[in-house]
Amino acid sequence: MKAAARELGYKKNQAAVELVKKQSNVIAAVVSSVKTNFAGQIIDGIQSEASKHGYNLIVVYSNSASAEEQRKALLTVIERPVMGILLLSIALSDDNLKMLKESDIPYCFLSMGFDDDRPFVSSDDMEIGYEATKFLIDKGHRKIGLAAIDKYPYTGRLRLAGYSKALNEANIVPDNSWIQSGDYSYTAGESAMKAYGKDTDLTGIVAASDMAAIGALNEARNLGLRVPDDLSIISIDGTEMCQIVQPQLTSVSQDFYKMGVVGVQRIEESVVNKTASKDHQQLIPVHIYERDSTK
Amino acid sequence: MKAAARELGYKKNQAAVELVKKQSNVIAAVVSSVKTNFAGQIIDGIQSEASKHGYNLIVVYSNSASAEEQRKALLTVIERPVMGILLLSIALSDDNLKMLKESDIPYCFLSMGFDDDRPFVSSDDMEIGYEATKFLIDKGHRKIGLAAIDKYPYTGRLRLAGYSKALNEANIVPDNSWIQSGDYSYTAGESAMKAYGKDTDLTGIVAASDMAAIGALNEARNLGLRVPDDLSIISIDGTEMCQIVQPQLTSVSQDFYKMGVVGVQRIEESVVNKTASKDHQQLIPVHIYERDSTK
DNA sequence: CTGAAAGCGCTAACAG
DNA sequence: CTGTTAGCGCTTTCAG
Repeated sequence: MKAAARELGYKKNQAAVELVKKQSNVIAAVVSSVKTNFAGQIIDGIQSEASKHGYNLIVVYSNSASAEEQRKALLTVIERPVMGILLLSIALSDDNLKMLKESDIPYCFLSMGFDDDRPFVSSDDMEIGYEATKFLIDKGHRKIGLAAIDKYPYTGRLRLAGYSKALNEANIVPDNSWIQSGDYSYTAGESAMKAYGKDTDLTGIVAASDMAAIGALNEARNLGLRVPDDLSIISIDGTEMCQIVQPQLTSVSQDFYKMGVVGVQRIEESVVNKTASKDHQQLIPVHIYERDSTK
Repeated sequence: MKAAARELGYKKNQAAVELVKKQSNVIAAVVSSVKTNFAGQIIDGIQSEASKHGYNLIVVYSNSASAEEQRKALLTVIERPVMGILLLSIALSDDNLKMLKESDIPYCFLSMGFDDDRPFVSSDDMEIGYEATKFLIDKGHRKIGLAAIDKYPYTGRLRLAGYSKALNEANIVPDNSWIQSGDYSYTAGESAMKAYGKDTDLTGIVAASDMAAIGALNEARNLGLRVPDDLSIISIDGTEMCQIVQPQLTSVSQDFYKMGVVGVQRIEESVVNKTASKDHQQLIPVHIYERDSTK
């Protein structure tokens, strides 16, 4: 009979199954719709690990900026029985975070760290700032800018701290003008480079993201500055963008794929342990790839 | 009491609601996990139109290549009561298409056209091939290559036909070597350019996608060819990639955002009309943006 | 081992 | 207008 039913194109109604079983095998990912070109790599990692365990993945997009959009996206997944929620580079408003916590669904933030005790998997942003800056220092640079970084949220603050630490260790005192804050975007990279100007003292720049690095690179070219001969640029993220641009960008690369994998493992742990899995904050190592934008 | 419940963090169980209502307000998008950098634009369009109508969007990723992966992704959405399914640049296997049809859930393919009668929204690929080629001809080019295009599936075949038509109208007889087939990727663009070689007769190239165009552009540079002075390149797609690369790429731009919007409207029609909405195949106009890679 | 019955959380229909 | 009841499609339990 089952076989016959299957022949006739019978499909299980998972809504009914989940209703009675009170559990589901789907993991939900909430992604900020901001143009993050690394989200795909994280999703690949999630997908791969999820499928290894027989889980299904659904993703919903949410505009990071609007709390109302966030709320709708969150409700879409909370109001149906998902086994866990992964949040990709999204900073929840207080209300929405509260709602998430109260849902009793295991969750984990990905690619973003936080001050409080919520679970997350991300790179060590302090290390990123430090390694990028130190790389340039080791190449002999002394005047090094930090471009397009958001100074206040957790991520940017840590990267700035790492940058300052590396400079400090080398007895370099940064000028205020060396740090050009921004929102990690192409335009922010462009603006930072414009602010430094054609006659800048800087010989090296740490860019907050690949897109910011490309913005800075293109603007440098407009200004008549040659990369890497006049100016070295090191990028943070290490997506494919680094390799399609000329010159190819040296980068501090984050392992986004692994973040996805580990995120799924976190969810699984929370499910089997029935615990909220607090204070699970895991840092994924980064790696520097030297390409052609530094010397 | 409702208010009190809400205070206490009560959340509706949508699984139960949908079970009894036998309808849902979620639209599902199935996306090929192949690195299509325009999927984001389509999803933005879907999201915006869906939210206008109070629908929620969930997306599932599926590797276009594997029928089994496709099947899992499709089942994830078919087995729960979604109101409609949008398929983004994904070519379903026969079995999976059959399963989709039998599910009786309204569906529509996006950014890909087909020979048969299934509903889709895409650009007119014949027009794309024709306009791109004609643009170069009007600039005075006579020897024009077609790079990284997949010759057999519907999309590539139509673009090739458009290319041939434009050439034919100008009484140009293409040499076989002008057409370098590929899979729309960066590497395919690179390989095509390598095949043309440093001493090519070609003065213009139509690239199958933005990534292919960038591959060709970078390889041309390696070969010592200057773009656009020695070689003009026109790209197909028109994503942001065209503007971050140097020189910026002239492109035949597709309106991906609109495809998403129209796709949601198709689903809505099917739902209110209770009809399968067959033979609804809609073409979205394209537009040429002249930038710096052609002359 | 097979078959009937209970019930998951909700809405719709109906009765009071 | 509020309160009760049936039942959506399944799994699980319990009886036969």
